[in-house]
Amino acid sequence: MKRPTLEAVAARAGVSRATVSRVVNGQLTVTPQIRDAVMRAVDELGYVPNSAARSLVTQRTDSIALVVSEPPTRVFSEDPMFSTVIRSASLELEAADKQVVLMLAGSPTSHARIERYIASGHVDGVMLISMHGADPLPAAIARMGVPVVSYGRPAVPVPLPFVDNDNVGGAEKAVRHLLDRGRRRIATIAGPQDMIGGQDRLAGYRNALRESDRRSIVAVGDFTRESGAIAMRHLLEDDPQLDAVFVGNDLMAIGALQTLRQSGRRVPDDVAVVGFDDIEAARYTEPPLTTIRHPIIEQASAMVRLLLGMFKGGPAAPVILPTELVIRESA
Amino acid sequence: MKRPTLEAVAARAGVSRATVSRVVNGQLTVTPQIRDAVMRAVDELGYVPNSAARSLVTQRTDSIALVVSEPPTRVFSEDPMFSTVIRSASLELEAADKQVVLMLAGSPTSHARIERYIASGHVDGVMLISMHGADPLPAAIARMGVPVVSYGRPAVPVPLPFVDNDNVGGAEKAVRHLLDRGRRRIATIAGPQDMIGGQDRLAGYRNALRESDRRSIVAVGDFTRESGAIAMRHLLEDDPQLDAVFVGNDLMAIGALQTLRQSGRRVPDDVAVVGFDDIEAARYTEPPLTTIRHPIIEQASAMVRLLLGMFKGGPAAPVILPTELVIRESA
DNA sequence: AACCGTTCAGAGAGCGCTCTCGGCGAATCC
DNA sequence: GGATTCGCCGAGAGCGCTCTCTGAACGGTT
Repeated sequence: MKRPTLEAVAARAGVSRATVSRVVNGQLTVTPQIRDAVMRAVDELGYVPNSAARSLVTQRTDSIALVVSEPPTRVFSEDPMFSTVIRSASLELEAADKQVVLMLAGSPTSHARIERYIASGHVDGVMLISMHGADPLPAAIARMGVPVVSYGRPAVPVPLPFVDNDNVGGAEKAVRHLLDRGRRRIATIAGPQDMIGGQDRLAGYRNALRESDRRSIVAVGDFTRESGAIAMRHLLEDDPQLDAVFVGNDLMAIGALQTLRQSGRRVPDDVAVVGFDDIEAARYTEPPLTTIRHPIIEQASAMVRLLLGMFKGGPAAPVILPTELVIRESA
Repeated sequence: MKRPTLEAVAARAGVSRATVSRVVNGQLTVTPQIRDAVMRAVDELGYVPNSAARSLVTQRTDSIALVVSEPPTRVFSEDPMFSTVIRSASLELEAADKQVVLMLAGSPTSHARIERYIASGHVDGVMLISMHGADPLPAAIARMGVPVVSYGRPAVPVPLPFVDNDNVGGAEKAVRHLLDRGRRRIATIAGPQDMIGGQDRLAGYRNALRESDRRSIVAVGDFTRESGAIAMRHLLEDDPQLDAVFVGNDLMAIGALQTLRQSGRRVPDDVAVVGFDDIEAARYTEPPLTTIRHPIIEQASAMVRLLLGMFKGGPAAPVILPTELVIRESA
């Protein structure tokens, strides 16, 4: 009851191994008559090519590693973005007949494991999802001569093609919206400064404020709901008069709304709130959250296309996708 | 600049291929002195075994497929459970030095793709996550002689080892809690009846009510927040006097809370609400949601252990994990 | 001194496939 | 009609590894 091999199919169809191989791989240099005979033998035996043997000679595996580096805070897995990215990248790769190998780079030991895995030729290319700043993985993998792309701009300046959304521009858009609405004291709850998203969105906030001569009021969270609630409390202590806050992501914005409610502030009447990400929950907050939407799905598929393009020797230029202001009731 | 092979390492260390293989695979029948020489050569050349060549002869790949069948409604990817299961299964497998290959069985074409992939020997075993009822995949894969386990009891009675939580018992627990609190008209919003979780939780609701001679009031949703809101509206129309509702999952419960608020009902004073799953958002609803917690992480790691056990010829008996009532303010 | 058991390294086959190369028959050309 | 080209199939090498089998070397026994 072993799995049939090429040899077995060849014997049954009365041809050589090479011919069967040609048919299975869709080459056109085979007489239709023989082709049919081979196909019939394949069906009858239920033949499926052995992938190890195939990739031993072709040096290809048709699978791609999706390496997810978790940030120090363990919230990433609760972040809906996580599954959205994985899902849309999978769909896109599936369409290109590539398989996805998911690797979690959480524990300290996993780095070596992942490097070994990639070095051993399991995959043809790597997609990195690493929000983390000082992550040594990108550089390490890039060094091995395997094509790599990154989801999100790498924090350390490593020569790595990436696809990112316009974090700076999005934050500017958010703050300008608050200015347009006549807000005067605009604070921000920034994300962790060892993540690129945290840095860039804070930079965007500063840019927009600088143009308008307002002073900046900054608290820092870690992208979790809870940290948003705490940061909001600090902001209110620092400046009870503030009338707007731009929050580095929606999760923290939800926490901030909670604090504002507890402190008796009305949103948006007393304090306007703008988030970032447009996660699904943003539609269901009280009041619904005005936020910056960035195209997660498009970003994931752009990343896939970038990597697939590199296989064909295409250019490896970074891609930056635009953001969009979604106005709801909180600002 | 090719990757070094066993041959190259053997040449450098001045030994045979076989000896290098022995050292690399940690056999103890090698003189320490030679062993050291080989290890040095391995380091100097940066040798990493070629996985295709290795698994061609060993017939093992040390990777496991995690096949996620999406239900017809596209919400699964937004369900936080999704990432939690993937994450904890990955961690557990990683500890056993196995790799995770993620496969999404969404599109209609993907079935054949997945079957081919598994048939071609890419993986040593398969973990199925399929909430979907009439899914033909479990049976198909089981037929190929590859060890398979299922996350959640398969809806069709297929002889497949699985790990599930006690959906029936959990639902009973929820309803009994409502009865204990003196509620008289207890409705339910059931999940889709082509998913096993939807069926079993409804069965539990019925069991508990039957014991107490209350009549059942049933609406059906599809596990999305929106469907919960709509179902709640129907329930209120059917029986404006109802004073409690057991909802098949937290996402729908959140929708139900929304409807209740809009209709002027106070929770829990007028209507008590109990959910199921204890997702993170359940702690942040208004009021915080009483719900049934089931150990997702434990369930995932139990599934991994079950599969790994099967490799060693262990038993393949189903595992059912207990649930727990988490009392917050909504009931 | 001859024999034997033991330990450990090397030789070589073979896992299942792809791909180049050569050969053979048929078609084409002068 | 003979030389040349072309299309199509088979033979066989080889991808990088594991693993069995063989054989050399060594120490201990009679």
